[in-house]
Amino acid sequence: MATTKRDNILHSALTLFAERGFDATTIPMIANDARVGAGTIYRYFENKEVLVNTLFQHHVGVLTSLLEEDFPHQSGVRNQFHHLFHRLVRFTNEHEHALYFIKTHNAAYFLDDRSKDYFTHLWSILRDFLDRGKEKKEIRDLPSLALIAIIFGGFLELQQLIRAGEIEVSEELLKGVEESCWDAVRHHD
Amino acid sequence: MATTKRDNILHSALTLFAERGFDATTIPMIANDARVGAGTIYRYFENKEVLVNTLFQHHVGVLTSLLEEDFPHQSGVRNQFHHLFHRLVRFTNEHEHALYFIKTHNAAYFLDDRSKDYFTHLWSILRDFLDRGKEKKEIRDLPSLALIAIIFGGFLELQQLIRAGEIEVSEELLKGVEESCWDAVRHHD
DNA sequence: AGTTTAGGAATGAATGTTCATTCCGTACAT
DNA sequence: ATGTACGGAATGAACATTCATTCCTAAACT
Repeated sequence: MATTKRDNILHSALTLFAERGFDATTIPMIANDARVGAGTIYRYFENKEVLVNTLFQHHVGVLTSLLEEDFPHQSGVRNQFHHLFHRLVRFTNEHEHALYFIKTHNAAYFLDDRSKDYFTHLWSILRDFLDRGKEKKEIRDLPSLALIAIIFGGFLELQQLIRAGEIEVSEELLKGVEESCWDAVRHHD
Repeated sequence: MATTKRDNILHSALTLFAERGFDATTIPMIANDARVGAGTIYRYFENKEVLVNTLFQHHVGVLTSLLEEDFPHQSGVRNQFHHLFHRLVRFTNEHEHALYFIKTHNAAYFLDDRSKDYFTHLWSILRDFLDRGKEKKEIRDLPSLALIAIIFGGFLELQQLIRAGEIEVSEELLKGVEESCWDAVRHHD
């Protein structure tokens, strides 16, 4: 039960930060959404910045593990791409607002060193994958960060549309977006 | 001279909103950056929301004109894509922070109806282009909004990297990003 | 030409509001 | 009863906005 309140706070904070952004989200808003007194938040988190950093590190950590776990090191580049893409989909299904929260807050002024390290590590997974692919001439010769942006751009916008109810999720759609991202990133002759 | 102060305020606001976001930017910050008194801002703009909406509408308007002007209606899809991409590059060269500001604030809670209309119109230019391309089977059959996101994702991240000094601008790089975005969006057999 | 003066522009200290954070009374558990 | 967890009112800081005052400019006057 003790842990339930903490989880409620984290869950509400994630949703609100993703929807309105850190600065536009007030502690009373979070407390209200979590059905908890404002003071209770301070029993679990030293202050608002600690709360947002905790949230950030937690979700970056979860996503990182998910991407690294069972990574097919011995497979081909396309297969590895599929693994990463699929795990991204899974992560989003399990934590509706987390990816959007991470992407929109990764360069924020209030992130501490630990959060930045976590994020750098997450990004390095993708960057290393792309760099290895470039060596093998299977990935386009462009800055890896730009390629990552294309992948995330497409993926996140898809999420937004699904969440807004503007389009239906389907295997076919996911397959299409995966192909689009892959074509953006892969080496063409 | 009278108009200079207004321009200074708009310019400073654009930079700060792009770098820190609307909510994390205070009026005194803008006043300080623009080298005017805080009160002066209220001589030109009724309040902070009017300021941000003015800024938003102005830049969306400029970008819209730029994309529509000389649009090669009679050309092929690839050529039209080139036109749009090139105008995006030009817009960014002329207004360093504007595109990033637009993209990061387009769904914000403080935008008024007029701002939303402006933005909808801008997006519709891109959407219509993609929809026509899909009919001709030259553009991938995916939700247009997702395709737009991929294009903007790649383009904006490129901007960020250039601004951060992490990569050099070059004709070659731009060409590469254009190709990547095009491959993401075009129909493959 | 030099001086005066009216009126708009600009300022930044003052005001009221909103927020993060603290504090204390209450309720529940042991 | 004593201790622990809570809630929400209380507090102080920071903010957006206002306003009394100063500063400029340029036209009118000598």
